[in-house]
Amino acid sequence: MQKKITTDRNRKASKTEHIACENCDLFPLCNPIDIGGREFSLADEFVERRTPLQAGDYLFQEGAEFTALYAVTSGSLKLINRTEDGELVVGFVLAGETVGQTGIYPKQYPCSAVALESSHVCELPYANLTDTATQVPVLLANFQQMLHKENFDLHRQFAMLMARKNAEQRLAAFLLNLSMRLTERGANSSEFQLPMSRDDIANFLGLRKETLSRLFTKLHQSGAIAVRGKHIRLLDMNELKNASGLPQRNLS
Amino acid sequence: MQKKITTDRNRKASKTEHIACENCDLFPLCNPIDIGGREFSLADEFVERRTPLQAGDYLFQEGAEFTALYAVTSGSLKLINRTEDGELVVGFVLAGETVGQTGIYPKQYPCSAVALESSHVCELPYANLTDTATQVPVLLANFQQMLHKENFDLHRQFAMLMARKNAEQRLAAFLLNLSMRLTERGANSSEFQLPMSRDDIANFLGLRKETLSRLFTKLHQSGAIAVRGKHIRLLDMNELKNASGLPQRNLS
DNA sequence: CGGGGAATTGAATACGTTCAAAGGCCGTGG
DNA sequence: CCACGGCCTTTGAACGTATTCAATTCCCCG
Repeated sequence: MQKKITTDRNRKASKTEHIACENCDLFPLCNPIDIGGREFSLADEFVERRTPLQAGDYLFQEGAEFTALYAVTSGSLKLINRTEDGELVVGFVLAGETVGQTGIYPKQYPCSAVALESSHVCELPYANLTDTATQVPVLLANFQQMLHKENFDLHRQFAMLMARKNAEQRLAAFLLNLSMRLTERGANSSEFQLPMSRDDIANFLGLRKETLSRLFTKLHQSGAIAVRGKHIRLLDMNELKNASGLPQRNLS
Repeated sequence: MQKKITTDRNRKASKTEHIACENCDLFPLCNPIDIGGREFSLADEFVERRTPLQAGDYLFQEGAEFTALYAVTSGSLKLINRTEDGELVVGFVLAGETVGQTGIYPKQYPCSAVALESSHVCELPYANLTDTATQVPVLLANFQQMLHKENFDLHRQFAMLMARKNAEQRLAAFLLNLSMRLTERGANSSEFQLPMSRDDIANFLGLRKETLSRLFTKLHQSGAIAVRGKHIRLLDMNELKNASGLPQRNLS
């Protein structure tokens, strides 16, 4: 992982594989808007572009004052809560997704965001957004839409993971969730690299890493997936969906 | 349960114990607002007041078009997803809380809402809300605030329940979550009636009803709580918090 | 090629589930 | 008013699954 970072740094910024702006969840907020014949771009004026992060870097800390939303343009993050005994992984953020919105309400971030690998984010200061949104209705609408979708996704994930009883269902549901999210951004959703460690996945799913490891092996042997370290191929989607025990409708 | 309903119906509406409007999550949206010296009340114009529901009645169905938000003024609901093998309980709504917001994004309700007992709700048609909100900034702000809080609470509940590994921690966390929500509305939070069946709780927590029953007994014997059917008293909060295994900060 | 952390595998244990049966509560009917 | 019946809840015992702790292997990086 260290190597990757070094490589990345030595490269020109343009070499980093960023997600296309059109595939970014923040796009509706920072793409140019036509206002009375004039092109207006929040991005040009307010969005800090492509801040680099190294693996392990904190984007924001749990409890810190909420100041900005971020869009991940490359790499990925995990969301964690500190606890007495280590940490609790409460989510992952992939390239193209936004992070930080959940800090809006109590005006502080409810969890920390940590880079899982060399990553880049765009920063959208919240004050700028609200200022501008009150004057530009379409921007406000887009912002609200974004939050509503976020809430919807969270609800779905909650339903997906919370009540799934056995470990295999959880892992299958997790893989399908990842796959779905990759599809949404036009990435290859049947073959990808897991950016997070087995420990992080286990922590997130409420399992032990040993159990998780056995399950990867099991799904591999059943032919549903091919696993080689962090490299995953989803071979038999039907088998996987079956293993997840999820209703069809949640799997589109 | 049937008796309860009958009783309720035979009573005058005024006899039903509604939650005070000031303690309702919808209050910021329907309470009178001062606009240019004129008092304006969304409630008077748009809010349908106190629709009665009987136990088992559906407030809205999963997949139905999203049309309105609701505030529960008395009683309680459960939120469910239909699955191949029965149902999946994804949440509960208590008096004073709102329900339906999660339907905003895909414009349909992601789950069904079913009354657990004789209940009443206020209905706020969404079209009215958005129309008015664009003209009344303070209303818009209040609405957004409400949604943000909702999202925040969901996140917290996710962290509370999802990653708790053992069954006892889940139940303890669940009881503390209920207690916290009752406190928020000024209700007695150390002694209350569970509106839902053991089955519903077990379903929600991803456990079997038998396991749940054993846990109630265990917590009872440890002196943390007193259980008599659906009547619960929280006797030793420290013990409970301990049993939940949650970080202190989530328990305020 | 060798070191070290992450991942996997193995065996014993603990925990939650399952299936079966008994108990308790409440509404109905005698 | 009490007895009956149904349903929800509790209890019991055997079983299956996930955890624990330990040992080994794999793989990345020097």
